[in-house]
Amino acid sequence: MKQETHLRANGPTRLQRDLLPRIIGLIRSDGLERGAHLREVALARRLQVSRTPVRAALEFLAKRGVLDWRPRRGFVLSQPGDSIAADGLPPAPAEIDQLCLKIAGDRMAGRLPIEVTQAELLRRYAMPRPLLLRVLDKLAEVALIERKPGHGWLFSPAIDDAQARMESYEFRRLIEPASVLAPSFKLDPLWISEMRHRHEAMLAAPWRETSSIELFEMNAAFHEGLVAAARNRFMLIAVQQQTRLRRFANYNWTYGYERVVASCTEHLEILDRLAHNDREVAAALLRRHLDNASKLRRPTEPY
Amino acid sequence: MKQETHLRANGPTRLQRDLLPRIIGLIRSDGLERGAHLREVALARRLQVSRTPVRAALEFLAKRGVLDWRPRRGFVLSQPGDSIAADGLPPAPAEIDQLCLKIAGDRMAGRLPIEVTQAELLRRYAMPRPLLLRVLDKLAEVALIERKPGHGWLFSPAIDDAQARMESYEFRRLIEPASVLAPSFKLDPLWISEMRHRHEAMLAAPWRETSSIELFEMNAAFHEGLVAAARNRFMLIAVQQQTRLRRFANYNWTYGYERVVASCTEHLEILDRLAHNDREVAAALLRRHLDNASKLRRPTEPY
DNA sequence: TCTTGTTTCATCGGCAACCAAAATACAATA
DNA sequence: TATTGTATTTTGGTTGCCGATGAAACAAGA
Repeated sequence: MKQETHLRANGPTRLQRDLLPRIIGLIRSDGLERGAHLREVALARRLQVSRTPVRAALEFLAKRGVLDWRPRRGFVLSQPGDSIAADGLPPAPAEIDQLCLKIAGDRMAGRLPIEVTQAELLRRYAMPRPLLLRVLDKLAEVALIERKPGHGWLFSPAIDDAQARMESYEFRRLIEPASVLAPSFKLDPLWISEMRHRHEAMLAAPWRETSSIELFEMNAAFHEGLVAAARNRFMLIAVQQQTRLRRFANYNWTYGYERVVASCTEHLEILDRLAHNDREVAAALLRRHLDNASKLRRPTEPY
Repeated sequence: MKQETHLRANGPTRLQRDLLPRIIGLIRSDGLERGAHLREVALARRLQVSRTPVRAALEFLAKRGVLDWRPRRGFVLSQPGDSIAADGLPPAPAEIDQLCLKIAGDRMAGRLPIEVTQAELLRRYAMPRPLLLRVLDKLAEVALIERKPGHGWLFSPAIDDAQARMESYEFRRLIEPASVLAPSFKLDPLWISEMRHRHEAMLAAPWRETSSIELFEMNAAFHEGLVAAARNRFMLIAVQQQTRLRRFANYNWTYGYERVVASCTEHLEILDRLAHNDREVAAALLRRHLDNASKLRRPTEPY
């Protein structure tokens, strides 16, 4: 078959997987209806990629029945944008982060010694060396591990330590409220309403196994979004690093459901204030929210 | 000759070069006298390395005449520690940073397009691919460049932009004074006095060509030292990143000598306050110092 | 002319192998 | 016994190559 020259039988590649949710996001935010024509070049430009991976992703969606395809006519929505089920798609949390997560987790659980070499890790986790190096560099960025001068890598003694947790909150407590108060702070009303929807949906839905990850990502998006609105790239970078660190350190929520409710409620309160541009109060609430979170102790895990 | 099995004729390797100043630093801070015996194992342990590179570094120093070597007796200081001339040694500003510096510089000068591929860079700068990748990742860490989703890398539009400068100062203005005021802040008196010496020496010496780099590194050490004293690893990481960013963006001082004097004076004032543990005033001075610096505009360069 | 289909070219990442040198174990000597 | 000298093992940076795939040019059809 000539028409799938560029799509391998084994399925979508990494880039193509990453593209899928973004394409669906565009379809949704554009409010496209059934029958709308998806132009390849336009998508490619908006996604900062060439047509090739876009085509592949579209073909994948066509196979899933989300799109219809007719020769010489391209891809067309087979259903309204907001009815597309998201769960069929691989959530794709950035693969490389997955590995960081796994290694950090193994270290915390004591399955890895405090000092390791690349070779050991390569033997333990079957992965290409360049990938491992990028993983290690990424862990080093958030100070979870450190290159020894000669050979070998040294995990920070205190990954799981309460100390690191405290420092992290101290840091965020400094940056996040300051962002909200920055003169350059400007929040997109659309972002506010979308964020509110997500929180309300989280509160409404029953607690499932996967909710933990969803919750984490929603929280991360909330905090990063606030800082992004201050339009200071360095603050944003710093907070993103914190997010990554926390992602590696605790992906699962162990504080009980009532804390979920409390956290969401606090977020919603902050959003309300920001919707009315009451930034002083919002910043104060944010500060208290972080304080509340920092006071929690993991009840179950014996770290 | 069997005795130099481990030292290649082409000279010290990267690790060995990095070891040289650290060894000399240890000799100095231990206040060793002429004739003192340098034990290999002890050095290796203190430097977190094996004996091999230590030996090589010591042999190098012996060739330079700093040490004497006798068979079966090891290395011995041929002169008192504080009389060792530091300038014969390669200063070694972390090679990888050198490359970042060069690439960032070429971009700023317009010698590189806004969008590049790995292959182009490999052709332009002769370097191994893994090294280039680490350089690019490092530049990405400070938001000077960004990986496109598919192929290619995109320089941030505003490397040299006044905007980035402003954001950087805003960020540091937030973090650095907060560090000084942190409850955990604790400064080593030795650090204070050494830092004061360096500043006084800088003021006393005439302005040479190389003073620019010296000045930059001294400033960096000053600001990083203050933040390090707050004992919050994330604040420290953030400030170190800022330092690296500034190192890449402007290694040369273009504000005139009177600003050098002013800056050093301000630093000394802050050090005085800190010596008396007057942290509130020190923090205020630090804030003003950063404000002063942020208001400067590069007079000469036409970016 | 604009969009899709097809082909070509360049790029990138994985893989295997190589080699300098770092780590380590062992021998020799003060 | 402590320290240096020597040999061995292991590591990690480097190189070259190959295949998958993204980018880009071209062709064809609405």
